[in-house]
Amino acid sequence: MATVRDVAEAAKVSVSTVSLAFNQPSRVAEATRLRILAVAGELQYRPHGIARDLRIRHTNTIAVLLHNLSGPFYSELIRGVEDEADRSGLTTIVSRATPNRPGGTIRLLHEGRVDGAIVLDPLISADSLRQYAGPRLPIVVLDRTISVASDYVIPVVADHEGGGYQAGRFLITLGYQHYALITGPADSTDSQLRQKGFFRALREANLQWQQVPVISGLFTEDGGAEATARLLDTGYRPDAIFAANDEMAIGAMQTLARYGLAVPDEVALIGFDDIRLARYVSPPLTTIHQPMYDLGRAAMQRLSDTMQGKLGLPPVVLSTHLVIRGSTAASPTKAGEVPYAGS
Amino acid sequence: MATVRDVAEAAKVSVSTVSLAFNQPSRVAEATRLRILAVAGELQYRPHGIARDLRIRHTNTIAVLLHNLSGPFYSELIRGVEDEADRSGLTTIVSRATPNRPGGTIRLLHEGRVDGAIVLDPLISADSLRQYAGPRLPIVVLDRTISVASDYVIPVVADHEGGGYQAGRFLITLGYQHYALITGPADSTDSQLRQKGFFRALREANLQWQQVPVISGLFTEDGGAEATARLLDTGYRPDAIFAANDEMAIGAMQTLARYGLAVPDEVALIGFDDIRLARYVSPPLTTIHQPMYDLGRAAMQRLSDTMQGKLGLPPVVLSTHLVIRGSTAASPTKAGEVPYAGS
DNA sequence: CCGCAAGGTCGAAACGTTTCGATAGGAGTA
DNA sequence: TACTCCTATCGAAACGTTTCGACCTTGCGG
Repeated sequence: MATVRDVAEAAKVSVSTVSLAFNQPSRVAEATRLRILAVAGELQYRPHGIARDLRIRHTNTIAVLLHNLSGPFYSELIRGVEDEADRSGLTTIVSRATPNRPGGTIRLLHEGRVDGAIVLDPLISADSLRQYAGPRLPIVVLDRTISVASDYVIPVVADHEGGGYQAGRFLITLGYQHYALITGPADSTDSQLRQKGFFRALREANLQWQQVPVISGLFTEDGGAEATARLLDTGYRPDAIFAANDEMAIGAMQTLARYGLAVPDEVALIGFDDIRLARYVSPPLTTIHQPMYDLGRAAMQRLSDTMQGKLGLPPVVLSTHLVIRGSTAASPTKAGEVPYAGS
Repeated sequence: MATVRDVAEAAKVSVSTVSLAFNQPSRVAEATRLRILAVAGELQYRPHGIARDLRIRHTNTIAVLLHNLSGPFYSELIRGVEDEADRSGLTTIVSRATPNRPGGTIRLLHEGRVDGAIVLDPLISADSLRQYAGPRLPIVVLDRTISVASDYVIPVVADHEGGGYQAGRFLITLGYQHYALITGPADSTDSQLRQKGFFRALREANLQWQQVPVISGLFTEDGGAEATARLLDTGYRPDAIFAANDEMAIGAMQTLARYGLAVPDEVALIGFDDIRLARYVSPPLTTIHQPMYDLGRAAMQRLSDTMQGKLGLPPVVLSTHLVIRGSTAASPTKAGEVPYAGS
């Protein structure tokens, strides 16, 4: 691999002139510049990124750390990040954030290989985030809010609470009466907020939100299926279920089918996220759409701003919206039916 | 950020001793080593990865370049790569391979930021691959085969031809007679091979494979829908369609529904890839499963071997298998029906 | 008591850039 | 002619490591 020194010798100039020719073209005479460029082309010279990064003390690279890479859910997010990163000339690399693998997160964040990070992984603790983060490595966090904020740990979130509220309102206007909630793991802030919003809607409508059963599952399809089974095994028969994410809603759908309960005729179902699958299950899933692309863009913007020293910007909260599909009935159950079957 | 020099001073030893303490512990006296470690902990010292990489002349990082990141399809692949990379102590970073973006591929591959790459992106030309690749940057290619091979451009593929054959055999044993093919873009080797295998099955069964209509689409859901419409608009009514990937098969499913053709009763449908969605559409899609996880592992293995100087290994071809779901009938259409409707 | 090997430590060079300050030459001005 | 001021170029230092060869102790055997 040709180095700047090779080019310098071949072009009969000093190393610094070659570097200048590339980085500050105006400072070297036209003739010499052309000669250098020609020689460089000849030798297939490419500046060595690592050496450059060492010298200039930053990498122009930012990392996106994800819990897993499945789903267009994340794909959209990354597209947003990239589109925005391009505008600042930053390179985006994606990595699965596996806390304890030697080759993973640590190497990227802690060895100065990136100038910033966007993290979406509940498994990385707030503590380690705070420890990693600093003026030379701001971190945008996409899945939690209050607990982590500081000058260099910046939350960007969707309005989970508002989304939960939208779900609640919608079911209420449809006239459902007997609700059930399938939430995520207890430590998921997102899940808590969605639940909170949902209950707020119920409360505002003077419904007995305290008596609505809340079952928690794993945020996965199987988790949702299992949680729903636990719910139904109590004998309770809700006429509408709000699942804290689409994966669980889809799991719920399977369990409902297994129990012979028709969706949406006997039980309405609403999810959260609007993953691609939601459109394809039958019936298609009514859900709350999260603006993943916009979240990605906003995250990258905040990161970029912070990297340029703009501190103390107001937190970003993007709104969600309701997507009505077939898993909720246009004509709701009549009010007043008996919620408990004779199980 | 503390440097090795800071640690050295604080521990009253030379810089080299500190480095030794970390990298060749046996070469420094136990007492000093402990002292150094203590001081390093105190100062929160982390070696600077970039400086290290520059000195040792490699990065222990490999890049996975993907056309896009959607789908558990790629997620599985990456999991395979990572599991294998861990065993060699390599860090994996993923990037969308967007040929002409300044911050993308070029920076990663051409500026010496990675020691190897795994590429799955039909848009990167064989030429640029050959140009990038070399002893210091072997590249494993996952989506093409003959055209690119060299010592440092190594193909790892699924047996697309065999998969196409499996699809063909299966439809034949079910007794279908009037086939149609929805292929991907003309320049996709994968698609060609799948078609070739499919036709081989037909030929072996003495069926008129030359007369089977072949429509090409975009490898996307919409592409499949559109291609299917073009097919049906000719008036031809196949009783079985082989789509060269699942996305297109799902698109086809939609068009078939629009034309009032029931799947699988009036038209059987088989796809390729076994993406997650395949299980959820209705009817669930019969398809050819590609072993993405294994492909990822195999790719990483080959890469690692090549990086260690093992050249000329035999090409890797992993086999596919048939996954039977609802889009093909258990009881096939009777032979001899009229394939052309009165359109 | 001397010489030598082994163990422990160190200084310096190297990796390939960028950039600061200096220098040389030439043009313009007085 | 002598001075200043540009412009084009250069040399050297710096970024933070790793590693090679050298050096200095010690302890031991002869």
